[in-house]
Amino acid sequence: MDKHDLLTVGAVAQRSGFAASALRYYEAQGLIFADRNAGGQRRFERSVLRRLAFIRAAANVGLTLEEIRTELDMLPGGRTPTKADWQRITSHWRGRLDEQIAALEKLRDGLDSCIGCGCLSLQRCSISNPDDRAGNGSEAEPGAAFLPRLLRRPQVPR
Amino acid sequence: MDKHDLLTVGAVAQRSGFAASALRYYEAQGLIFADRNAGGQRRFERSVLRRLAFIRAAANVGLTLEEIRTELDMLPGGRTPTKADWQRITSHWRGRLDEQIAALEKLRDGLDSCIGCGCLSLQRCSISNPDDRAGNGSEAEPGAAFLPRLLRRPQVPR
DNA sequence: CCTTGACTTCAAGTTCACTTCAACTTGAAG
DNA sequence: CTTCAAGTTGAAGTGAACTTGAAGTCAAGG
Repeated sequence: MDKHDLLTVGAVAQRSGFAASALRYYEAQGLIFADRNAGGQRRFERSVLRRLAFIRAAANVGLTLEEIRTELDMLPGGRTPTKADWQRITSHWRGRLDEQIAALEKLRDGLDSCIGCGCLSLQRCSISNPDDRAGNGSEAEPGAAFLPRLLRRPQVPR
Repeated sequence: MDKHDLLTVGAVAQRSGFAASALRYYEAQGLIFADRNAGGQRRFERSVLRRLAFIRAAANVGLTLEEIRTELDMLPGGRTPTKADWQRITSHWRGRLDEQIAALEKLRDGLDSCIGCGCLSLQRCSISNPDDRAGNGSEAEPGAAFLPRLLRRPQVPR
């Protein structure tokens, strides 16, 4: 009863925690691959679970699907990442995580130093203006946004 | 030459760093308020700048506009936050930030402990499954998502 | 053979936070 | 008075990451 151990979308969905629709979407986007059986239904190899774990990890780190696809494409032959691949890729992520953490800590510390001050001044408050960019009447970068881009990436396309 | 010191959208945009279109949007959403002059143009009181600083800070912390509006509505009479308001609100944010930071650190540390292991197993790898929830064949929470909801909120509506 | 549930495709819808557009009006300077 | 930047509205568009719906096909149990 083992046809080289292939999995249906439903099975992959259940085992990975992704919705079946998400899996189809990922396949359409070229992030994962599936064979088809006689009737045209998807049959996934088990390695797709590993790939999905990779995708989830990358998404957790804040990569877009496009970035993830690029990263996956850099693995020659679509193979499961080797030790070396993994090291290269995660060192990249590590920097990203460190930046995110630093940005959040800056925000938090600004919060601490501001509790009770009630100022919330556009110019001086480190929470509303974490980068301490000027915005005082006269000149300032025109339309400068004070947001740390790292956080809330989905916002602020400009 | 001072009509109680009212500001046009353009002026507010320049001083706050928000685009004029964003200001109109915020007004439509009830996050900020404006009087109108004889010709129907918006005239903002200067206190709007403080309110906008608040909005930006809240957005930095990761609140949605809806949540921000709720928070602002809890300030009686639409007043500028007092020391007490500010303390209550920021203590709320602080928890949020602490959670976000903790989640990221967990991810990062998992990354460290995983560099070189090459496993990336759905069940065991702390990067792809930071909460260490089971997902092993037999039972598991059906369709459980392993993502820390805190991160990447924009994704995963489910 | 029949039913049922899982699967298929493709198009369109959803959410968030805005931005852009078209068509028009207002206000300040010269 | 002319000019033109800056303002107004409502509707529609954007992008990411999916989800939902419609209309139909496939697979397994009884």
